[in-house]
Amino acid sequence: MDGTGWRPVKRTRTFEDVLAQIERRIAEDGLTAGDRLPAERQLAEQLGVSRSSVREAMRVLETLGVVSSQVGRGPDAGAVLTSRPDSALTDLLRLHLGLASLEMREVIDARHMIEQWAAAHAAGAGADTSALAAALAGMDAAESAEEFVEHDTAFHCAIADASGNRLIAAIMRSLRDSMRRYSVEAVQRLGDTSILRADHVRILAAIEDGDAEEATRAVSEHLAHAYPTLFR
Amino acid sequence: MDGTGWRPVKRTRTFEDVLAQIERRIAEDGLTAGDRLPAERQLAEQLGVSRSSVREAMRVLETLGVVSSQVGRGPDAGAVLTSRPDSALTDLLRLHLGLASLEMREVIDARHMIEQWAAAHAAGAGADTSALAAALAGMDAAESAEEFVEHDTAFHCAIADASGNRLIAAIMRSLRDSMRRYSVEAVQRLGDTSILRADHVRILAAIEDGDAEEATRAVSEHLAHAYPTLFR
DNA sequence: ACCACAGTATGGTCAGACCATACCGAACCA
DNA sequence: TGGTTCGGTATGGTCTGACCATACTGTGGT
Repeated sequence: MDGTGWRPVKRTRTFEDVLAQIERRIAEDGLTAGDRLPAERQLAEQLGVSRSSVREAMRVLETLGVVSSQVGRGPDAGAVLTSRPDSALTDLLRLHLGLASLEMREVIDARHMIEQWAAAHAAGAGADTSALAAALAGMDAAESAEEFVEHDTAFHCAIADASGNRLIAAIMRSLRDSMRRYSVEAVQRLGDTSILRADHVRILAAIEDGDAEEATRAVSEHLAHAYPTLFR
Repeated sequence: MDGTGWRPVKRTRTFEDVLAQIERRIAEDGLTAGDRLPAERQLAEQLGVSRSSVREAMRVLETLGVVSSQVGRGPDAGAVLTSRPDSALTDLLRLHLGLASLEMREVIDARHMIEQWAAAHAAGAGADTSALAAALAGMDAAESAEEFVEHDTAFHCAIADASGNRLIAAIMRSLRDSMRRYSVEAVQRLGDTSILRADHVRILAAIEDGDAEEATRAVSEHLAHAYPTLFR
């Protein structure tokens, strides 16, 4: 004890204050996607900080998919509140995969979990399956592994969308995006995609029939086909 | 068409270039958590940009839980690579909940999905359950809803940890953190926590027995008890 | 062997400038 | 009246250079 009054260890950087203020305003004023934040210079003056600090806060909000900055003038310029958690999650996963703080196996397990959940709930929700059918057609027409994976991703993301849960759909999209390269290699290794095509048809049918259990089974077997080396 | 050769729509901001360069170096040099990045001024000179741009890139990396900045001097000062996706995910969820671009229902559904998966895999993995038992004891000793929720969170996060998947554990932790207030209110509304305590004992027993199916069932019923208004 | 103190590298912050962009509006022409 | 052109201006993007607080490093004295 030094008895000098002393202050607790935590120092707050200016941009963190700015972040907190902006978050408070969002909550208090009930701002939502589409609304505009004050200009950087204006915000700096209001909060009594430099523009640099405001900019760093903006960069954080942008990274989290909460605002989107546009230069120029007019109603669409400046920092506009958005709702894009997808790219933030994708960046996060990609970087942590690069850092080796996550392994591909963990990503694929997470994907397995989500796909089963989403397929079951999409089946239960009696969702619109036109996007699924379109993705199927895209896969049939694909002439390269890249193209196939692109439509395959669309297919599986459409299932997540159909589940009605935007958070889970966002996670799904990010998982797929971050493992894009890996998926392409897996398809190339596989060579023949006819088994995957048949799986997709079976999944789609189960969802259209509203058969959640069959959808879960179909997804599980599909993933085992797509990544045979990862399953016993 | 202007026929002038034309420039592609995308302008790249300087800090995005810096980000890409840093990410490339991480990949090429095989950097992992604990390694240090060059100092801001040095990086700025190396890349031929201003320190502001480097700082904005750092802010992004920090937001994504990839680096951690320390002032001062010595081996621990500067930007050190870390591996903390948790806080990034938590911030992301909290802000998007505040923006009303996500609803609590979606968060709880996601939690439901993860908890079932984690319990089943923890049971299958024959994991160490000492952390679970400690959290149980903490709940028994809790004298307020806040305290109860704190140990309850620890219990459920320990299950996710025991599943062995760091990504899913990180998501779990973030989900719990972002719905902390909501959980406290739910416990207060509930009043009596004896049912929840019994559920926890049942979950723990199932995991120790290695009975994945029973663990899944137990978790599912537990969540129905904890949030009765959200389940039919 | 220990300690006090100056040196120094680090991130944190600020002020002020300039640029590119894109809208706004007035002046100008048809 | 109607359209067009062009300067004004608010916006984010970038840079420079300065100063501060922090925390280690090394030196020199005891």
